[in-house]
Amino acid sequence: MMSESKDFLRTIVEEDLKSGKNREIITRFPPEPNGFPHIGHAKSICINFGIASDYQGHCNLRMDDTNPTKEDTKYVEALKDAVQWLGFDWGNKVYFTSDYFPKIYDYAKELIKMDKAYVDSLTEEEIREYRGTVTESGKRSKYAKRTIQENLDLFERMKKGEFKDGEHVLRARIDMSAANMKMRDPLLYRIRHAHHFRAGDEWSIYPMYDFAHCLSDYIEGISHSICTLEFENNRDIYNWVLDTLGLELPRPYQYEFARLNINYTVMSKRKLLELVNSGQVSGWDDPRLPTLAGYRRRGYTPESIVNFCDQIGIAKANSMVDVSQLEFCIRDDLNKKVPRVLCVLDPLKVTIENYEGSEEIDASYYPHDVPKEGNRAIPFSREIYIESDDFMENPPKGYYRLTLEQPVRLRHGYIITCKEVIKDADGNIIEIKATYNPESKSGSDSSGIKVKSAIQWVSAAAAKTIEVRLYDRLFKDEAPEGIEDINPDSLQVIKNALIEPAVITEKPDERFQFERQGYFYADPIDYTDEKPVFNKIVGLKDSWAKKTKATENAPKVQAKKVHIDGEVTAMNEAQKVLFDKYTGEFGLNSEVANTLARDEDLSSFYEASLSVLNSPVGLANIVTNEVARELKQMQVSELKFTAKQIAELVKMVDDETISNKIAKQLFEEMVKTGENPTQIVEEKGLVQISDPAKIEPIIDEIIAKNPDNVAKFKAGNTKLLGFFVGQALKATGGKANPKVVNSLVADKLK
RNA sequence: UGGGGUGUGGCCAAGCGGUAAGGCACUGGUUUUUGGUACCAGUAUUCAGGGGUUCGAAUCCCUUCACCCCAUCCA
Repeated sequence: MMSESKDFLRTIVEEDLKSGKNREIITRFPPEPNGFPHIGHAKSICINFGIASDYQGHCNLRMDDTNPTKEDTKYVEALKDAVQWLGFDWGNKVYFTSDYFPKIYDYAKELIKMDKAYVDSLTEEEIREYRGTVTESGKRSKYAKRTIQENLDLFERMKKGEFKDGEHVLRARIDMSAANMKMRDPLLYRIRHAHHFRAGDEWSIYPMYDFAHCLSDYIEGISHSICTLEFENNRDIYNWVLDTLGLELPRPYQYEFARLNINYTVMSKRKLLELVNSGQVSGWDDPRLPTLAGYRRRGYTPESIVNFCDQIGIAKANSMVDVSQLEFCIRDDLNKKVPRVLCVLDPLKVTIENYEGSEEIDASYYPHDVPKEGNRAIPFSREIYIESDDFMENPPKGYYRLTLEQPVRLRHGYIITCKEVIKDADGNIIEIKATYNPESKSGSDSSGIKVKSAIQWVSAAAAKTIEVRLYDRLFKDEAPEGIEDINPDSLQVIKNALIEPAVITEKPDERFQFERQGYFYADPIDYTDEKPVFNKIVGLKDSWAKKTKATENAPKVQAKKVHIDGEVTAMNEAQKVLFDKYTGEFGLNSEVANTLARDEDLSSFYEASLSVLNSPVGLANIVTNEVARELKQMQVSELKFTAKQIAELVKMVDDETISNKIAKQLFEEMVKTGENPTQIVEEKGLVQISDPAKIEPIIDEIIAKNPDNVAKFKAGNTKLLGFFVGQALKATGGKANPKVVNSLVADKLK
């Protein structure tokens, strides 16, 4: 299950289970079948199916198919496929919003009968105008005055198909001047004479998302309706519909999380579509795309994607995850699963002059640290190929591979030494003449030669030619806008790579690690026995490349963001008078005086308490800091405690009956119950302990129990003072006088 | 500009008044016949900025700033 810390959604779910709000957790994954699923969908799938399974509930796969002009059955297949591929189970059926059209229609009639919905006949442009803007309120359509009977009749005829598209719509009667634009009489139904891929031609009206979604959730008994952040404003409609209809509890509630963004790619359906349609990529399953079909074709495993989704967490902050996180996940998964084989991408011929004949070398498919069995024979002969990069005439410092002076081991084979470099007319190296040491064979090496590395190679005679497709990030920009940011080198095709024969003849797997290079996948579509094709899934980490390019990646000194301070709104005359009185007469600091003076509720509460107890500073502090918090959430009249009680509380602090810490606890209590603070103190015995003699033994005990922290403290970690004070306070139930504890602890640890 | 959200290292992200979790990335080191893996170590005197309350603030209060979403008969 999950690791130590829960995300906010699981926290909510657990609370709801605990409080009895829900007995069962039912979620849903509700895509619109109008595009191919991408890794952002995977995140949503993992959240919805993951939460359901964590709490022994279930998750419905539901197609949100309310717009007949955009949706298609091929997308529902792709969506089903994606969920299944990721390893989740949607039970025995796929749900469709279109199956609920009759019920949703009935609910609409309910609303009309309650006079909470009306048929509007404004044009599209008029509706837009009437809606107003974010700063100006809108105005209601004249058609909103129609009678219930008229509305019922019109709605019925809309359904029957008596009107043309756009002639009428059904709207909720909410509030045309709502600050939330979504609540300005949202549309519930529109006329659409279109063929629906499932419902056929039965309907000529279709419900809007805001109306259909909450009802579909309700119909299915969803407990937690989890969607992305852009629907936050729609939550009000969601609640309005369910509440107004007075539906039986439990009903679903909506929660939102931030959608996934990954750098160097795009995630919106629109931009993805643009890439496919413009031919920038080969199709929806192009391995460079963040579509699930793309990752799958590239060779990513579902496990790696699910793991990635788990790792990135769930929160509400818009963020952009680094691709390296995804790359880590696929490497991590494949590392423990796939066979290692030898492949040469850019071959350089090596003739081993002192070798005659041929032999087969037995080699394991897996390295010592991967607990899997399996091996194959690698043919070896006089003529072999190595990677061009693995030989250098003038190597830089730290180069471990073959050079004129430096021998190298052929992986699983012998150590060779370079004798001669053959070049063409242009000076390009075309062949190496080398010798091998017969005593150096891997596993039975008695040569005593030390080499710095082992390189991949293939026998010239036995190697198979394969096509290898190397993929790089699709965009050169971290946050690409569009096609203009495309990386022109995102695809490199190597037609004549050479691979050891067992990979082709034995087919031990579909995914391989080509040693020292990366993970590769036999392309599920283009691969044939005559012409094998492999896709590069991801490269191995390459600390050599990193070193050689260190200068490029190293310096990125970021300028600290300059912070601009805005202007504070000026106080009006009355506020100024108060402010002067507070700072002058009462001796409050300007910040507290400022807060009080600007808020009428606060200042009158303050003055009321002040008339009971003459402790201007103490009262001001608690009113500004504690009472203010409560007043953010409710009216003065709703407060359970009174100004007089606050005065009582402050009095006890003033005469040191209680500490500030206890005062806060008391305040919390008063907020909830409205009980008198003196009474609570009496009942619970919260009088502060200031006698050092009583506190000392407690501190001694804590010091004895935490020798590590004592040592750290004495070594200079003074932050730990808080730890000791905290422990002491905890031990006394908060009653110890923190000032006394503080000085005592400081003393003892000196 | 009205409303709704969000700001914690290079990138994600815990934390909700008492020692700034964890992962990725990065830097050293050990192991290694993959410059891989694994393992060990290092990396935030500080939580968007500024004030305030408190013995003690990333957490509470005030204030400023930045970014995202909302004016589709899309979802």
